[in-house]
Amino acid sequence: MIQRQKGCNDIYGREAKVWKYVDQVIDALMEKYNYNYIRTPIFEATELFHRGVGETTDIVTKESYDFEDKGGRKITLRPEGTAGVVRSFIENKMYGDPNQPVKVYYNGTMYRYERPQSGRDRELTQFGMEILGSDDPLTDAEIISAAVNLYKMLGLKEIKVNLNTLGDTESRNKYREALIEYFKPHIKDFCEDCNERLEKNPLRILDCKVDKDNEVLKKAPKTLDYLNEESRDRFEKVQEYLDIMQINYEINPNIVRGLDYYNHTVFEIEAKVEGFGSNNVIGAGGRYNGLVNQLDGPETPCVGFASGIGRIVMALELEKVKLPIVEDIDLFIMYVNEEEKKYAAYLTQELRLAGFIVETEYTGRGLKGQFKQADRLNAKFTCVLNSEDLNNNEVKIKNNKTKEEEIISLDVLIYYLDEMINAGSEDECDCGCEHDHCHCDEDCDCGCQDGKECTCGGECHCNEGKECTCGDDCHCHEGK
RNA sequence: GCGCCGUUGGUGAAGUGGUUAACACGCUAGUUUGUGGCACUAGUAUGCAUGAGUUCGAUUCUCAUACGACGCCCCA
Repeated sequence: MIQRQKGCNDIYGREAKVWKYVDQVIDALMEKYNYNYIRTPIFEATELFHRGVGETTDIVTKESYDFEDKGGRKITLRPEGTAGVVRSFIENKMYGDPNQPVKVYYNGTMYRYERPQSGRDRELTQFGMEILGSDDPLTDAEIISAAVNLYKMLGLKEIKVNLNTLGDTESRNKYREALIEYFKPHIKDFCEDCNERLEKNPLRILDCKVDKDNEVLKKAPKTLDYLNEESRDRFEKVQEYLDIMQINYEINPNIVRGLDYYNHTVFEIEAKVEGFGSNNVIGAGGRYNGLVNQLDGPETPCVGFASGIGRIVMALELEKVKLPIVEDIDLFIMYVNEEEKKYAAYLTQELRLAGFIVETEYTGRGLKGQFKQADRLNAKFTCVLNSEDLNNNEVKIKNNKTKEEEIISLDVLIYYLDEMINAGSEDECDCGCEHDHCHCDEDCDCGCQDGKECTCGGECHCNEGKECTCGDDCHCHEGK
């Protein structure tokens, strides 16, 4: 049997619906923030990543999917989204667009040649957003707020924003030297990895898991101490805007982004959920004012953010967030003989065109098996076609919830179903039982009043004055 | 790149160096129920990731490979 490639996943069934839902929420949110969707190629010239991300980093030297195509071109599967967006920004001269800054978002697969582990695959899907062409601290705050709002909208509650600044290039270099100076006398007491990190990337020592309790590390100089006045002012502005937007965050001086092009604002967003593996960062980003210029474009200040969809889905599952995913069908049409089957074919066609989710039998099951199938599909209504009824221009429709059966004239069938399904539906049962077909009488504890599934994520507290995180369909009383 | 553990049917899994690989769920058919959800009966892996080795004999032992899980490194 041919197996899938290491670190790649097939996403199907319910999980695929969750992914699709996440995508929809992203699109809806980005529309409100007025970001334009951008699609760039999955592979680019290897040089783009080498020059953009850094020649010596692990990312480029050992973790990328490099190959040569038949024309001898050096190609790399994109390991992240920003480089491609920046390349496109330059190549399409978006900096000349009168509509500045340029705000774009992407959502697609990325590739990195790594050993898979929890929350980390070789093929991953990332959503990301970028603002190119503004150095305003408000854009930093906007990116962070959009990220937080996305997670809230999806229904995630346990998230934490870690915020830091690296300052401008001058501040950053000064700080780097200070760190090396500071750690050098003590480095023998640190772990092997830290010894390697000292010259290569001293900032990462701050993030070391082995030495995190080392007193020397705790007293290490902070980035904030090495900021010049301009950088400090800038950082304060970002915080001020975040406060105004009522975005919660925590200053964490140990947040360091690995790549050279980052400066000023950097942040990571963690999912603080029980059961998450060691990779619990669901999104991260920062400012990269130097990158466009480094890739032969005009000096352009930018800020961006990226988030792994896989990790978001994992967080949604671990938090048991209730999602508005359609998992049941409106009507299952049953039949026994060929004549009825033909009518079933006709009726499914008609009703689907009328907007209903309709299924029928395809595997030759008997009536008993068809009823079972209807149950498995959570059919709201079932109907058994019967030649006699059809001759009378009628059909028997059974409400699978109330068990009531009615004989409906075919002329008014669509009207009847519309009435029953779209107006008269009830709240989903929320008793928590796992059975396909629950018979308990518990009421849904969702607070919304009109029968739609609340998207708040489990229990809707709209009536209690809590912050509403609902999407468009919620009719709770906060009026969002 | 490194480390640790794992891989048995549609699913969850038990299990053993030796003729029929437990049990449960699911599924299919039948009985019964005025057309299903209950109950009962029957069926449901020539097969234990792949390859090689040890052995009279391996799913069970050894090695290699692939894949999975978790962690390290690194993190876009």
